[in-house]
Amino acid sequence: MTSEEKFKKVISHAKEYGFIFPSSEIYDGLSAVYDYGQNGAELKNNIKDYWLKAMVQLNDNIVNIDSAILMHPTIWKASGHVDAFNDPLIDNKDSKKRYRADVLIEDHITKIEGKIEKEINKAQKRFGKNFDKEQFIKTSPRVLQYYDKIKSIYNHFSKALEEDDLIGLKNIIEDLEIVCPVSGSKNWTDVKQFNLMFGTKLGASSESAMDLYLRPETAQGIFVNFLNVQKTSRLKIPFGIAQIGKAFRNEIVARQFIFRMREFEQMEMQFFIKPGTQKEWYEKWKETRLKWHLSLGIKKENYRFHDHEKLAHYADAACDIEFNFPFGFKELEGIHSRTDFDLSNHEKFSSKKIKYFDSQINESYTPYVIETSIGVDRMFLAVFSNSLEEESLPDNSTRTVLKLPVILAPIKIAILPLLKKDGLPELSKKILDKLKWDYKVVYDEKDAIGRRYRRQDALGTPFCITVDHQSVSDGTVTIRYRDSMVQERASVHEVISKIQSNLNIKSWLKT
RNA sequence: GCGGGAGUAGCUCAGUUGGUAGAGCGUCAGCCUUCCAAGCUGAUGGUCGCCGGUUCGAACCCGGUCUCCCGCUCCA
Repeated sequence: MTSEEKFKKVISHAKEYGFIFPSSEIYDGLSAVYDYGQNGAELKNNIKDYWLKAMVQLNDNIVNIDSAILMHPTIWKASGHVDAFNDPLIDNKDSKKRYRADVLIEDHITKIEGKIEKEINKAQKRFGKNFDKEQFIKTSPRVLQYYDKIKSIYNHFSKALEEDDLIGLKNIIEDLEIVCPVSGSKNWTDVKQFNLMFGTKLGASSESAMDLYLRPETAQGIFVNFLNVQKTSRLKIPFGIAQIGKAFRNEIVARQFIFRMREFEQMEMQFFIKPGTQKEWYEKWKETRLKWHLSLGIKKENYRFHDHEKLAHYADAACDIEFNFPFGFKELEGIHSRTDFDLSNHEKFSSKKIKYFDSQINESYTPYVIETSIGVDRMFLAVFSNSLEEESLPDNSTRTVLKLPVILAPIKIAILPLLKKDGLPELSKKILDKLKWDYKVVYDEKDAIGRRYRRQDALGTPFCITVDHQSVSDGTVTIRYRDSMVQERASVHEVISKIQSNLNIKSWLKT
């Protein structure tokens, strides 16, 4: 099976078995938006729960919050999103390549600067030791001409940027006769403004409504609550604040099923530390997060670290944990050393003092931050696609089985009476009632037992409990394991403790 | 946004030169069956993605549009 076929299989299995549906499907769907179905919602919740337990419940210095999606608009100025998520883009009609208009102009300026450099080098060679660079720059007519040119471009450029003058930007590109680096042509489209943030309004009256954004990331909800949490929790640095929540980005192109969606969910943890200790904490969290992934039993070779070469404006180190999706290695989780960028910017924009008093050194400072940020939907896709198998059996038949990590499976146990008579359904339902508060359990009496096993395999149910005539007489049942298809007979009590030991997550902490 | 491919039942797909929409699986109701799907009977289910045009007549031809997949592009 090619990886493309495999990916299609993943998508159709997700739909057929109630994991993921296209949003608004009866109205032709909505591009890059998906709904989680009855089994998908369970699996997704289990992923979030597993993350929360590992990050918050197991660490006494990490707390969980849930901040609002709607936030004060100035937050996005302080965070840098208003600038960074707003790009004027232009297409070359011949090469079909898309560029940031401002980058094209900046590159052009760099080119002119290169020419100045050349002139200087040439002159240096000509004059040798007697060369006075300062004097040359001030007097060379050619160099002066170049500088005038740059100055004039900058004047127009910054004015156009400030006024959001898209036509002005295009005029600059045309006046400078900038060509496409690929096609070499000057055949440009108009400059279009792309804003990656979703706009919305606060207030029912259209006149007085305030323009807001749906948050493009959850992190800022943590930063703006830093003081609230720190003061009310009495936590001391180092400590972390975690959050799970929806974020929204108007992606220019959203693709690859639930990998890149316009509405998506993040699980983030911002870890506040003393400045200067960021290197060690960065390494620590890289290691801890990888351990979390591996604890689910997914093969190590499906993961790799990818260090960022080009760092975002806030970071002094950053990497991704990439996963081997059906369409190749792609980012699953980001670990960023964010310095004090966010907190100090919020201090500046809000005019509130955001500092931490460290009683050990009797000093107050702006904490540094290590961020771990993972996409819930990407994690879902990683686990789901990795678990889906077409297994060949010894009798030459195949079975479709979703080998989800037991702890994440949407349905943990299926209770199956071997026959629909002789009191077997009644006994099965008694066992069901006993288990259903603690586990997600289903009951199925329709069709031959083998077929019911396969049905549960396709849903990823790790355990089937089968009730037969012997169960009625001596109280023992059969437990059947999804992955091995092995069956064991034991008392109900023993079966439950076997299942419980499979659900024990503490094992990952020991390694 | 550009280029390529696709869209018919829940899923996989057939549907002849244009003539009232089919199969298998699934689902549901039964029957049969004591442990790994594909025994039996019956039923449910589709304005052929959507809109328009051509035609006596369109799943099929033409135009537009939406959605999905792949590549490019973009990406805190």
